[in-house]
Amino acid sequence: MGGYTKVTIKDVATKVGVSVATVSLVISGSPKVAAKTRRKVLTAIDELQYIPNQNAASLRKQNRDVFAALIPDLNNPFYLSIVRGLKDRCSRQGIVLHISETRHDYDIEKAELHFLRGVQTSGYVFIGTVLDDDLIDSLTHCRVVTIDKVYGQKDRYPQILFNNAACMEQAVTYLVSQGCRDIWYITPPIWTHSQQERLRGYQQAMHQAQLPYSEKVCISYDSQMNMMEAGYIQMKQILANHQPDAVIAASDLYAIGVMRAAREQNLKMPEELSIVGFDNTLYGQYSHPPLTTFSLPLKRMGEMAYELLTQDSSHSAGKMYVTADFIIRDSVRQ
Amino acid sequence: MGGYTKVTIKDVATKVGVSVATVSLVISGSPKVAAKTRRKVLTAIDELQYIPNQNAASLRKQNRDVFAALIPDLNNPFYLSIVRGLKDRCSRQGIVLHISETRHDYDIEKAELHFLRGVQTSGYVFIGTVLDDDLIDSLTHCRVVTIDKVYGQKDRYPQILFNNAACMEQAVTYLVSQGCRDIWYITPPIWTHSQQERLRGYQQAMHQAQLPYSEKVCISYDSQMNMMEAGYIQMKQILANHQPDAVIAASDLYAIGVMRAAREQNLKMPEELSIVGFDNTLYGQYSHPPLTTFSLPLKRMGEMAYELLTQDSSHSAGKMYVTADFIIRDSVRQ
DNA sequence: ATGAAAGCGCTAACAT
DNA sequence: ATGTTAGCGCTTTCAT
Repeated sequence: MGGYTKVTIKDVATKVGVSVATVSLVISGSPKVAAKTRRKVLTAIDELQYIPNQNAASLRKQNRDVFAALIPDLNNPFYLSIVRGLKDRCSRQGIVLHISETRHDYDIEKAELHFLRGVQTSGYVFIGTVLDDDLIDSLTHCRVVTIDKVYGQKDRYPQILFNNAACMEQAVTYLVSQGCRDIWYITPPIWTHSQQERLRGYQQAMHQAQLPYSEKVCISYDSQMNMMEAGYIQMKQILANHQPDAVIAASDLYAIGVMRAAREQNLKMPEELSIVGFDNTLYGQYSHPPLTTFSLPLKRMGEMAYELLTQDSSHSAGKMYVTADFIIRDSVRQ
Repeated sequence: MGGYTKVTIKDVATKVGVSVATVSLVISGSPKVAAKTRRKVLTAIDELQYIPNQNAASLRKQNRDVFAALIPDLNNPFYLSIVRGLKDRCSRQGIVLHISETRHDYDIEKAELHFLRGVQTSGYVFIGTVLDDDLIDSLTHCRVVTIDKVYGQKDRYPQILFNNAACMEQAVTYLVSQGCRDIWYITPPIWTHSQQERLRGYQQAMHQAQLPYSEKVCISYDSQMNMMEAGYIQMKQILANHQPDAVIAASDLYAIGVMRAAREQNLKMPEELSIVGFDNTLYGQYSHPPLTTFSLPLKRMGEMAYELLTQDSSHSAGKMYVTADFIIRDSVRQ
């Protein structure tokens, strides 16, 4: 079970009749090698199908750029969009990007981090990861940026955050303006900073609107379940005893589950039940009715992360906030 | 922009007062080192937070297992499920898995492959990749398994395939039995083997049922568009001139787009329009109406790929077929 | 049970 | 313009 390509820089060198140093120079594009020699070397590389061993190179150079993104859930378009923005930038610069899916699981995060350190990862993007402050602290000589993750040492690394609380206040205000009063809030377990902030925003807005809310927050506690299913089950439970006139879901995927439960009860949407989601996924766009939701510039945030990772110094450390747009479609009564 | 962890095996050795060889022995779990020494070394490793440089180790050992999965689209739950099965197995064995998203793009596939060879990848899983026979041939000393991808040299590597054509025949037969006659077929560009086979199965079944079909195949040619959007647009075009009584979509995501277009025309589903999807995604389960579709054991296939990659020899090369289950829900009239 | 030393493939002084 | 050589961090004989 080998796996190693047989041909090395030495093979190229002997074939051409030059030293390995010359070949190395050609590979790195040095101008110091004669055009004729370069051509011969290039030909040999082509003929032998030589591909430099990057492990050896980085061992020697001590500084290959290897980045990693830790994200909770690849199946969630929200995270995937961020990663794609990041990955595109990395690819364009020939930088390795390891993608690790951590399922909101501390042990997996820890294991992945251990592995990543072993392969000499130099830049980390932590997206919505759970309790990893200690782990981040253990990273030395590395660049770090967090997204949707508050890091204790405020000004050590850049942190990209969203105005979640404000969004939820906007959602409540909007629902109230459309005549809703019995407004429930459905959310996955409060793993991420966003989820925490969204909940807080909801509560605050309900309080200000002088609407009761303490019993209308419905948090899922099953961490294995996917989000649509969780939303579905939670909504079914609610509908067993109540009939809300509005539901705010902490994510579009949740909202889709909510819709299914409501449909099974023959509730008319949006007439009898208004729904607001979050994330502006395509699934919300294609749901029935099309979902009113919030949109974040996800891809752009992935690109920002790249820039912050490669940017000169850490003078950009600290929190930066990205604001979401409110997308009004047909899931709230007009 | 360093990135390298400072502490090396040498630091550990000097701290304990032993040679690097001994430390190496401890790390690899050799029984030849005295219990007392082992304890001291382990303590030092812990205190110094030493993590072995895997690049150096693999350079020396010449055979670290590094696997890679090339898949067209992470956003498609179909592929993601396969990758997760594979990844779980790899993680459990401490094997690196690089995940590369190739967007059905030959150039990206080529670039990723080049990179992967550079980091000494020893096992490749090609899932639904495009024209890469030549590229696969260029891989030497490697294990390879393909999924949903026919490789020219039939018996060189294991190939996991599905009974797509049979499924589509089953779909047509079922629709006919439910009274449908004007059955259209909507598909993304024919990139993968599956898509090709599904189309073929549809045509064959329509032929056998003596139903016209040549003008009812609708292929998307925009490769940038996501699948829901493509399905939506194609269906709108169809509805401009025709009113099918059934549509078979080459994937659930397509079917969701189709539903949206139909809903906008106030078509009742399934009464006026029956729909069959493929892939059994959650989105189909939560669509309105819930989608009749086909289910493949995706996660299991990812695990199979792992087994084939690590399995002793190549005596298992050749094609193996996985069969899909027909999931009847409410999107076809009863 | 432990150490000394060679060498994996590559790069970067330094020498010519 | 090209060659020689040391050494990155690690594993693995081979000695002791």
